[in-house]
Amino acid sequence: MKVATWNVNSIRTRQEQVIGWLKNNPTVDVLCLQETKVVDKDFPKTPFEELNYHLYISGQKAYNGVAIFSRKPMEEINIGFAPIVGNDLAADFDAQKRVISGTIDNIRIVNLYVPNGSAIGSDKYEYKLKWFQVLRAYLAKLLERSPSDLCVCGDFNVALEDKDIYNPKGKEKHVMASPAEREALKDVLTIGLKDVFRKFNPEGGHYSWWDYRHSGFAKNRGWRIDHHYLTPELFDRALSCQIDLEPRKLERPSDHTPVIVEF
DNA sequence: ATGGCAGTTCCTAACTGA
Repeated sequence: MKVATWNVNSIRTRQEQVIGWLKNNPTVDVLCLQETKVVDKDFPKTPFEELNYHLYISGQKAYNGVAIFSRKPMEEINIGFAPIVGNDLAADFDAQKRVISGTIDNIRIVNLYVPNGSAIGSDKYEYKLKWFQVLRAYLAKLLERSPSDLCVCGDFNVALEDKDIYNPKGKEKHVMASPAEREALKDVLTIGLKDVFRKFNPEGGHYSWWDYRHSGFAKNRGWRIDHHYLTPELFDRALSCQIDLEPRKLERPSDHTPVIVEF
Protein backbone atom coordinates (compact mmCIF):
# COMPACT_ATOMS: atom_id res chain seq x y z
CA MET A 1 0.00 0.00 0.00
CA LYS A 2 1.18 3.52 -0.83
CA VAL A 3 0.18 6.51 1.29
CA ALA A 4 1.03 10.02 0.13
CA THR A 5 0.86 13.36 1.94
CA TRP A 6 0.70 16.73 0.19
CA ASN A 7 0.00 20.22 1.46
CA VAL A 8 -1.65 21.67 -1.65
CA ASN A 9 -2.19 25.24 -0.40
CA SER A 10 -5.80 25.44 -1.69
CA ILE A 11 -7.46 22.45 -3.37
CA ARG A 12 -9.45 24.71 -5.68
CA THR A 13 -6.34 26.43 -7.02
CA ARG A 14 -4.42 23.13 -7.23
CA GLN A 15 -7.28 20.93 -8.44
CA GLU A 16 -5.85 20.25 -11.92
CA GLN A 17 -2.39 19.54 -10.50
CA VAL A 18 -3.79 17.03 -8.01
CA ILE A 19 -5.79 15.30 -10.76
CA GLY A 20 -2.67 15.15 -12.93
CA TRP A 21 -0.59 13.80 -10.07
CA LEU A 22 -3.13 11.06 -9.27
CA LYS A 23 -3.18 10.03 -12.94
CA ASN A 24 0.62 9.92 -12.98
CA ASN A 25 0.68 7.96 -9.72
CA PRO A 26 -2.01 5.30 -10.12
CA THR A 27 -0.39 3.03 -7.54
CA VAL A 28 -1.02 5.51 -4.72
CA ASP A 29 -3.84 4.08 -2.58
CA VAL A 30 -4.33 6.94 -0.13
CA LEU A 31 -3.63 10.65 -0.59
CA CYS A 32 -3.70 12.89 2.48
CA LEU A 33 -4.12 16.60 1.71
CA GLN A 34 -3.63 19.64 3.89
CA GLU A 35 -4.53 23.31 3.56
CA THR A 36 -7.53 22.62 1.34
CA LYS A 37 -8.87 26.08 2.34
CA VAL A 38 -12.49 25.39 1.52
CA VAL A 39 -15.71 24.58 3.37
CA ASP A 40 -17.03 21.07 2.74
CA LYS A 41 -19.98 22.14 0.61
CA ASP A 42 -17.66 23.90 -1.86
CA PHE A 43 -15.00 21.16 -2.02
CA PRO A 44 -14.51 20.07 -5.68
CA LYS A 45 -15.49 16.46 -5.06
CA THR A 46 -16.78 15.45 -8.49
CA PRO A 47 -13.50 15.35 -10.45
CA PHE A 48 -11.93 13.09 -7.83
CA GLU A 49 -14.98 10.86 -7.45
CA GLU A 50 -14.94 10.47 -11.23
CA LEU A 51 -11.41 9.07 -10.81
CA ASN A 52 -12.98 6.52 -8.42
CA TYR A 53 -11.61 7.89 -5.16
CA HIS A 54 -13.56 7.90 -1.92
CA LEU A 55 -13.34 11.33 -0.30
CA TYR A 56 -13.25 12.19 3.39
CA ILE A 57 -13.01 15.91 4.05
CA SER A 58 -12.98 18.44 6.86
CA GLY A 59 -12.59 22.03 5.80
CA GLN A 60 -13.21 25.62 6.81
CA LYS A 61 -13.29 28.96 5.08
CA ALA A 62 -9.97 30.38 3.83
CA TYR A 63 -7.66 28.54 6.24
CA ASN A 64 -6.55 25.03 7.16
CA GLY A 65 -8.65 22.07 6.00
CA VAL A 66 -7.68 18.41 5.54
CA ALA A 67 -8.87 15.64 3.23
CA ILE A 68 -8.20 11.97 2.55
CA PHE A 69 -8.69 10.43 -0.90
CA SER A 70 -8.73 6.64 -0.91
CA ARG A 71 -9.07 4.11 -3.71
CA LYS A 72 -10.94 1.79 -1.37
CA PRO A 73 -13.57 2.87 1.18
CA MET A 74 -12.16 3.66 4.61
CA GLU A 75 -13.74 2.81 7.93
CA GLU A 76 -14.06 4.56 11.29
CA ILE A 77 -13.57 8.07 9.95
CA ASN A 78 -12.84 10.51 12.77
CA ILE A 79 -12.78 14.29 12.33
CA GLY A 80 -10.91 16.43 14.84
CA PHE A 81 -9.57 15.42 18.23
CA ALA A 82 -12.93 15.29 20.04
CA PRO A 83 -14.12 11.80 19.03
CA ILE A 84 -11.01 10.32 20.65
CA VAL A 85 -9.98 12.67 23.48
CA GLY A 86 -13.39 14.13 24.33
CA ASN A 87 -14.85 17.59 24.05
CA ASP A 88 -13.14 19.08 27.09
CA LEU A 89 -9.62 18.51 25.85
CA ALA A 90 -10.45 19.18 22.20
CA ALA A 91 -12.60 22.26 22.74
CA ASP A 92 -9.98 24.90 21.93
CA PHE A 93 -8.54 23.00 19.00
CA ASP A 94 -11.27 21.49 16.83
CA ALA A 95 -12.54 24.84 15.56
CA GLN A 96 -9.54 24.74 13.23
CA LYS A 97 -9.86 21.85 10.80
CA ARG A 98 -6.52 20.09 11.07
CA VAL A 99 -7.22 16.42 11.90
CA ILE A 100 -8.91 13.59 10.02
CA SER A 101 -8.30 9.87 10.26
CA GLY A 102 -9.66 6.61 8.94
CA THR A 103 -8.84 2.92 8.80
CA ILE A 104 -7.95 0.89 5.72
CA ASP A 105 -6.64 -2.70 5.70
CA ASN A 106 -6.29 -2.56 9.49
CA ILE A 107 -4.00 0.47 9.26
CA ARG A 108 -5.18 3.69 10.85
CA ILE A 109 -4.19 6.65 8.69
CA VAL A 110 -4.00 9.95 10.60
CA ASN A 111 -3.79 13.06 8.42
CA LEU A 112 -2.56 16.20 10.21
CA TYR A 113 -2.04 19.84 9.46
CA VAL A 114 -0.03 21.06 12.43
CA PRO A 115 -0.33 24.79 13.26
CA ASN A 116 2.40 26.97 11.82
CA GLY A 117 3.14 28.89 15.00
CA SER A 118 3.76 32.25 13.29
CA ALA A 119 6.66 33.50 15.45
CA ILE A 120 8.41 32.24 18.55
CA GLY A 121 6.68 33.51 21.67
CA SER A 122 3.48 34.53 19.86
CA ASP A 123 0.02 33.33 20.86
CA LYS A 124 0.02 31.09 17.79
CA TYR A 125 3.32 29.58 18.87
CA GLU A 126 1.92 28.73 22.31
CA TYR A 127 -1.16 27.30 20.58
CA LYS A 128 1.09 25.08 18.45
CA LEU A 129 2.92 23.71 21.51
CA LYS A 130 -0.38 22.95 23.27
CA TRP A 131 -1.72 21.40 20.07
CA PHE A 132 1.13 18.87 20.16
CA GLN A 133 0.14 17.92 23.73
CA VAL A 134 -3.41 17.20 22.63
CA LEU A 135 -2.08 15.30 19.62
CA ARG A 136 -0.04 13.10 21.95
CA ALA A 137 -3.14 12.28 24.00
CA TYR A 138 -5.10 11.65 20.79
CA LEU A 139 -2.55 9.22 19.35
CA ALA A 140 -2.01 7.46 22.67
CA LYS A 141 -5.76 6.88 22.98
CA LEU A 142 -5.98 5.64 19.40
CA LEU A 143 -3.28 3.06 20.12
CA GLU A 144 -4.98 2.09 23.37
CA ARG A 145 -8.39 1.77 21.77
CA SER A 146 -7.33 -0.37 18.82
CA PRO A 147 -3.71 -1.49 18.82
CA SER A 148 -3.59 -1.50 15.03
CA ASP A 149 -0.75 -0.07 12.97
CA LEU A 150 -0.63 3.71 12.77
CA CYS A 151 0.51 5.84 9.85
CA VAL A 152 0.55 9.44 11.08
CA CYS A 153 1.31 11.77 8.21
CA GLY A 154 0.91 15.34 7.12
CA ASP A 155 2.41 18.79 7.34
CA PHE A 156 4.06 18.92 10.77
CA ASN A 157 5.52 22.40 10.40
CA VAL A 158 8.58 21.16 12.30
CA ALA A 159 12.02 20.23 10.95
CA LEU A 160 13.13 17.79 13.60
CA GLU A 161 16.86 17.86 12.86
CA ASP A 162 19.30 20.41 11.50
CA LYS A 163 19.87 18.23 8.45
CA ASP A 164 16.20 18.78 7.57
CA ILE A 165 16.99 22.44 6.76
CA TYR A 166 19.11 23.82 3.91
CA ASN A 167 20.97 26.19 6.22
CA PRO A 168 20.31 25.47 9.89
CA LYS A 169 22.51 28.28 11.20
CA GLY A 170 20.51 30.49 13.54
CA LYS A 171 17.33 28.52 12.90
CA GLU A 172 16.81 27.71 16.59
CA LYS A 173 15.21 31.16 16.67
CA HIS A 174 13.05 30.35 13.66
CA VAL A 175 9.57 28.91 13.92
CA MET A 176 9.55 25.23 12.78
CA ALA A 177 13.04 24.60 14.18
CA SER A 178 12.97 26.01 17.70
CA PRO A 179 13.98 23.67 20.54
CA ALA A 180 10.52 23.81 22.15
CA GLU A 181 8.79 22.77 18.91
CA ARG A 182 11.24 19.95 18.33
CA GLU A 183 10.77 18.74 21.91
CA ALA A 184 6.99 18.94 21.56
CA LEU A 185 7.08 16.73 18.46
CA LYS A 186 9.63 14.34 20.00
CA ASP A 187 7.35 13.97 23.00
CA VAL A 188 4.54 12.90 20.67
CA LEU A 189 6.82 10.32 19.07
CA THR A 190 7.65 8.70 22.42
CA ILE A 191 4.33 6.85 22.27
CA GLY A 192 6.07 4.69 19.65
CA LEU A 193 6.35 6.38 16.27
CA LYS A 194 9.31 6.60 13.91
CA ASP A 195 10.12 8.84 10.94
CA VAL A 196 10.07 6.37 8.06
CA PHE A 197 11.79 8.72 5.62
CA ARG A 198 14.98 8.33 7.65
CA LYS A 199 14.85 4.55 7.35
CA PHE A 200 15.76 4.94 3.69
CA ASN A 201 17.39 8.36 3.51
CA PRO A 202 19.75 9.05 6.41
CA GLU A 203 21.50 11.98 4.75
CA GLY A 204 20.49 15.65 4.64
CA GLY A 205 19.54 17.67 1.59
CA HIS A 206 16.00 16.28 1.21
CA TYR A 207 13.18 18.79 1.53
CA SER A 208 9.40 18.89 1.12
CA TRP A 209 8.77 22.65 1.37
CA TRP A 210 10.46 25.65 -0.27
CA ASP A 211 9.59 29.29 0.32
CA TYR A 212 7.86 30.96 -2.63
CA ARG A 213 10.09 33.96 -2.02
CA HIS A 214 13.71 34.40 -3.11
CA SER A 215 13.49 31.54 -5.63
CA GLY A 216 13.65 29.08 -2.75
CA PHE A 217 13.04 26.03 -4.92
CA ALA A 218 15.42 27.03 -7.72
CA LYS A 219 18.16 27.45 -5.11
CA ASN A 220 17.00 24.31 -3.24
CA ARG A 221 16.66 26.27 -0.03
CA GLY A 222 14.11 23.94 1.52
CA TRP A 223 12.89 22.36 4.71
CA ARG A 224 11.69 18.81 5.36
CA ILE A 225 8.52 19.38 7.34
CA ASP A 226 6.09 16.88 5.76
CA HIS A 227 6.44 13.49 7.42
CA HIS A 228 5.17 9.94 7.84
CA TYR A 229 5.49 8.52 11.35
CA LEU A 230 4.84 4.79 11.74
CA THR A 231 4.38 2.36 14.60
CA PRO A 232 7.23 -0.20 14.88
CA GLU A 233 5.76 -3.12 12.96
CA LEU A 234 4.66 -0.93 10.09
CA PHE A 235 8.03 0.83 10.13
CA ASP A 236 9.77 -2.54 9.77
CA ARG A 237 7.46 -3.48 6.90
CA ALA A 238 8.03 -0.22 5.02
CA LEU A 239 9.55 -0.66 1.55
CA SER A 240 10.29 2.93 0.55
CA CYS A 241 9.67 6.58 1.33
CA GLN A 242 10.22 9.19 -1.34
CA ILE A 243 9.75 12.88 -1.99
CA ASP A 244 8.31 13.63 -5.45
CA LEU A 245 9.85 16.88 -6.64
CA GLU A 246 7.90 17.02 -9.91
CA PRO A 247 4.78 18.93 -8.73
CA ARG A 248 6.99 21.66 -7.23
CA LYS A 249 8.44 22.30 -10.69
CA LEU A 250 5.08 23.11 -12.28
CA GLU A 251 3.71 26.58 -13.00
CA ARG A 252 1.84 27.97 -9.99
CA PRO A 253 2.78 25.14 -7.64
CA SER A 254 2.00 24.59 -4.00
CA ASP A 255 4.97 25.53 -1.83
CA HIS A 256 5.01 21.87 -0.63
CA THR A 257 5.54 18.71 -2.68
CA PRO A 258 4.20 15.17 -2.07
CA VAL A 259 5.92 12.54 0.07
CA ILE A 260 4.99 8.87 -0.50
CA VAL A 261 5.53 5.85 1.74
CA GLU A 262 5.08 2.23 0.66
CA PHE A 263 4.55 -0.67 3.04
C1' DA B 1 14.73 43.38 5.74
C1' DT B 2 8.72 48.00 6.52
C1' DG B 3 11.72 42.97 2.65
C1' DG B 4 10.08 39.05 -0.65
C1' DC B 5 5.38 35.33 -2.74
C1' DA B 6 0.91 33.18 -2.74
C1' DG B 7 -3.74 32.16 -1.12
C1' DT B 8 -8.06 33.85 0.85
C1' DT B 9 -11.94 37.14 1.97
C1' DC B 10 -14.97 41.22 5.18
C1' DC B 11 -11.95 41.15 -2.32
C1' DT B 12 -7.75 46.05 -4.92
C1' DA B 13 -6.14 46.00 1.73
C1' DA B 14 -5.41 42.99 5.29
C1' DC B 15 -4.75 38.62 7.08
C1' DT B 16 -2.09 34.07 7.26
C1' DG B 17 1.24 31.05 5.96
C1' DA B 18 6.34 28.94 6.80
